[in-house]
Amino acid sequence: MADPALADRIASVLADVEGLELVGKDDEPDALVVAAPGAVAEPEASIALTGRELEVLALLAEGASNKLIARRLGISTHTAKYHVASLLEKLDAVSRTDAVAHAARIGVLHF
Amino acid sequence: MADPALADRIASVLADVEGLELVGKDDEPDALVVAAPGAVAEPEASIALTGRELEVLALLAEGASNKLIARRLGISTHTAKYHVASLLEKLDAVSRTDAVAHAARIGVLHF
DNA sequence: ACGACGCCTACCCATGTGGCTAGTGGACGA
DNA sequence: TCGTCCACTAGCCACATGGGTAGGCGTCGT
Repeated sequence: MADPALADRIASVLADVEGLELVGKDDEPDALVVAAPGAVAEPEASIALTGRELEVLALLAEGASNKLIARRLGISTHTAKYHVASLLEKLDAVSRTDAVAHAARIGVLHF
Repeated sequence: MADPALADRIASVLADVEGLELVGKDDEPDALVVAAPGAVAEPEASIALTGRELEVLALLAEGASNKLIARRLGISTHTAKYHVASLLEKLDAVSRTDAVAHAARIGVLHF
């Protein structure tokens, strides 16, 4: 059973992403995101990002500032900075721009 | 018809999110994420970047700061900033991170 | 000659970034 | 119970970013 709170968080982060439309369970979607074994692009390196870090990374990829990330996720700017710093460390990046580019290169982010 | 690549991207980003379970079409999900029709990004031929701007963009994609861009291209930091500002305007980006991500989405940058 | 464009330089200033440090609380496995 | 991890919060400070403004020079087309 998925964590409803996390699903809500993912839904709220993705709600404004261009090209995505969230629908209810009873609505007919155009397509589904499904787990296709082997078909999903897998990260090149064994970089383990936590759920929160992925949320922050997705927002970074939209060009969000720490302040905007904090607002979107309902956390303080300090916490947003903390997660950004963690991403820089895990992705071996020197800046948020480098982190986004690097994540795209190794398959953690796709455009 | 949704773009399968977009579905793969979302799936790959969400695949490792703790508490989130990707299910097959026949399974009962708690929530759905779908791609809106006609929203898949396509390379825009309308954006014309000059040679210098492409050089700066490539360096941005490596996470370079304005100072590093200036050093690499043998120009002043003022000029580097000028080109970054031009890129932000042409790519309709709010920051250098957004510019890199947007350029990747529309096919100007490849990772 | 003139205008447009690309490239370049400089300055000011408000805001953002990132490194560093320090801390709390919950969940989980040994 | 304890250690580890995750998520979160807070503050300081040097440096970077980005918007705005102003300007010069070379090239090219009209």
